[in-house]
Amino acid sequence: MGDAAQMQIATWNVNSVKSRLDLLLRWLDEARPDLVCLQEIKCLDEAFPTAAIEDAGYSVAVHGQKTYNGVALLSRFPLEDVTRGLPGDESDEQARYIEAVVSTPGGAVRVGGVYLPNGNPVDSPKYGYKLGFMERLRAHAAERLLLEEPFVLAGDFNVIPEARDARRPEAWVGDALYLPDTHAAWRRLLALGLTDALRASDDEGGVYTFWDYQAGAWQKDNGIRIDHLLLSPQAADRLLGVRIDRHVRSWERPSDHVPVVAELAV
DNA sequence: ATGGCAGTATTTTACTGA
Repeated sequence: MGDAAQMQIATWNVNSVKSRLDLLLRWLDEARPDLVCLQEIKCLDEAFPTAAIEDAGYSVAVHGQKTYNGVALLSRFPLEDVTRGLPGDESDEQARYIEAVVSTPGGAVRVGGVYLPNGNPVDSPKYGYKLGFMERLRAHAAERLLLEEPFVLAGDFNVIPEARDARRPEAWVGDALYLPDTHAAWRRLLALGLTDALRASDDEGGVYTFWDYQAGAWQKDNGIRIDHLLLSPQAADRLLGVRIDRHVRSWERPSDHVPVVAELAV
């Protein structure tokens, strides 16, 4: 840890870890996060750049998939009890969830890294898959909350929670990220007792984590907030603050998402 | 509003993403 009194937990959809390795290493060196949940690594476990990331000081756990999806955990502390895949559907072959317990000097923190389905187009089976995944995530989070331990569910949720989370909310009406059923599933998740870490400390709009590559979205700040960290009560009690590393979006050949970092007292 | 961008696969475009 950079500071003995706190722990930084981050989530970042890197849009291919192989294409983004230089930026990932640059950001790890700059931000010095203690734990990182990566999404859309887009490679099999054996193709993950484990050695380069271990050289940067991190332990690695990967749940990979070729071409699409894929999630990973990077940690400065030992990763224990790693589980891969979201329970509730044995036929689901998409690599979208990885969980582990991180042992820190201040105690254990359980972390779930999630890449929730996009769900578009909404008249296709993809939207049903998204809603089914959200219900499975709710059921799994409910189980984890019974443990009454610090638990952080972090990742790309592909959910714009409210109008203030989009620069142009009117453009998202009817989209899988913003449909009423999506919002209802999001609220059911939070109603378990999870805290949206960013909203615990910032009520303002204009706080985004994703800007499309197209149509000059970054230059126009036409963004949305879809990358989130949800905290169990025991984790929320330790929340010191959240930041979004927006500047990473202006680096050369960036991901369309930027890192979101929560600081917890440990 | 769309898909103008970007990544991957096997490629000479198709698909996926949000």
